[in-house]
Amino acid sequence: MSLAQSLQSQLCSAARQSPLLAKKLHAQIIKAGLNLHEPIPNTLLNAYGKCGLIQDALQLFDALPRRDPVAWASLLTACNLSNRPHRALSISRSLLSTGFHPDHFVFASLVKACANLGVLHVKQGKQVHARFFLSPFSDDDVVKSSLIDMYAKFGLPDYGRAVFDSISSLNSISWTTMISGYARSGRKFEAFRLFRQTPYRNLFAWTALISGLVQSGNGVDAFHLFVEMRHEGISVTDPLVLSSVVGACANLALWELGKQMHGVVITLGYESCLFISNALIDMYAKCSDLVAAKYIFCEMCRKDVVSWTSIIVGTAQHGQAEEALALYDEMVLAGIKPNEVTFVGLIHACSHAGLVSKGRTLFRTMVEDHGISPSLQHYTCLLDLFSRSGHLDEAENLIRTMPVNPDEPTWAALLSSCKRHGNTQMAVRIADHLLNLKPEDPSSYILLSNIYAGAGMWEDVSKVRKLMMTLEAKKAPGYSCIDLGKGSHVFYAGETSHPMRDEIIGLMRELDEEMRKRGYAPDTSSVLHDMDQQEKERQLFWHSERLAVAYGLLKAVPGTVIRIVKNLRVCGDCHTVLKLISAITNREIYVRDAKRYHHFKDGNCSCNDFW
DNA sequence: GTAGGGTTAG
Repeated sequence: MSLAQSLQSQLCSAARQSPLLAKKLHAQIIKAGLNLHEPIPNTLLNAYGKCGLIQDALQLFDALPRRDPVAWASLLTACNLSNRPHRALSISRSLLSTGFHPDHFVFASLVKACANLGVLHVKQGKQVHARFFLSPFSDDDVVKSSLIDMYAKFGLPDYGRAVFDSISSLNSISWTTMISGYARSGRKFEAFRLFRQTPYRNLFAWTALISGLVQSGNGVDAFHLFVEMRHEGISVTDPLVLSSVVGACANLALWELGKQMHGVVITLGYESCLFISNALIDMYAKCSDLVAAKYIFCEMCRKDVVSWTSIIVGTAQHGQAEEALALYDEMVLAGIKPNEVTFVGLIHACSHAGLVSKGRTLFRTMVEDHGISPSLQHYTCLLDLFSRSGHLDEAENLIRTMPVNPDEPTWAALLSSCKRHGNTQMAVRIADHLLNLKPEDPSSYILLSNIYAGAGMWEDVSKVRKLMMTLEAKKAPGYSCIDLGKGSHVFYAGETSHPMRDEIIGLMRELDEEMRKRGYAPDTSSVLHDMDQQEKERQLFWHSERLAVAYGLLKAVPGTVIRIVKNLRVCGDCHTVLKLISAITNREIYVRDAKRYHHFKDGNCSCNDFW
């Protein structure tokens, strides 16, 4: 074998190994004067791309005397691998401006870049699709599979289906992509139908279906399928499906089931797999079992940014802001680079604990030291931090000048802070803005109505009420789910048909009496109907989380934690009530609502009454 | 040199 051939083959394996090895080989290639010897430059470019050295890849590309389709494709792949889809697209613009005609390899990479850019770039995606359609490569099935995936990521599975139907010979990959596309988009019946039709019912197809269902919030269906998959004797030769099932337990906050899945993970021998451990940390944290989450975290021999972020976010969500920040310092010391998700968790922790200057510093660190461009979520966290702590002017300045468009929840959060800090003037200003956005969340209307009422603006109150009436019909019913291990039990607001109805009501009356002795007065400001005070109090009395807690107190093993998941947010009055109940009954109560975690203990809540 | 299934966000 010649030196060139030897270096070439070493490069191919270097691609899968270390950046260091790739650089060493590059040096040897230059020394041997082979840096322009075909196909070495392209192979080197490919190797740099595969091991994440995007800068080196770009430099190398710029120095190439001749740029063939292989070089372009390799460069685009490098951009995709290092998560720089914008870069890929800007490269493609310069590529097209030179009059270069992309081949099927280049198209596949471009489609992937558009997919990674997400739904805001549908237009670019469709343009690439059109160009591909008109090209001599328009029959290529690989590009078609990536198009199906791209449209799924845009939430447009029907466009993907049209591409799928145009494929002449469907293979395992095209089937899997389409099944996953439907499942991720929440189109479960189409996903099921296709899954029953595919000749490739392999682990990939099962994983695509199950994880797609988890991602679209159909965790229960996903779980049933996982059981079916095990019954069919599909061998779990790699653990990707397990992380999805563990994720389903996390989303549903099913602690008992989560523990069982942890058992399955151990049985199948994947407990030391990095991303499975990450999924387990998240699951235990979301099921409010921070002790177990921390145990898994500590036992891991290798931790990546997801492991650290999961434990930081989990800790912060349970009200332990200082500890979350301490974990971040440890993470930095351990040499792990935080990502955009880490900072959402951190700034949120600061907001929770009122650490304004710390949060501001972190935001600056994120942008200046880590080169992360802030997303709406980051601005929302920062805004939350300012407004909760009473820095209302700074908050208003931020919401009006931030470079991303604030959405309804962002304006609503600012508005509720104005209310809490008693700044009526600003509240009305913000309320007018929110009203113009035509809010969809019923709680926004309650907030607006309260603000206008507080300012004596009765015309606006009635305007809001009218809008609210039309919305009322569309409102999702509130329910709470209690996990007793032997299965979970769902309570709907106002439910009166439960077999244990009398016992539940009896206990609730008893608790109500004791609460009133301790000074409890119902806060009916979250009830939206026009009705008298007594009727409003009756409405509150039947909120689903109270029914679930009462049932839990009656049925759960004495002394154990009561775990409840609610689909909507806990109202202010229920929050007060749950704090009182935790003190009266001396029980810990976890409630995960649509937005936050509440750990009630001894009359207090881990959210510090910020929610 | 191109395509499919996985974990972290309020």
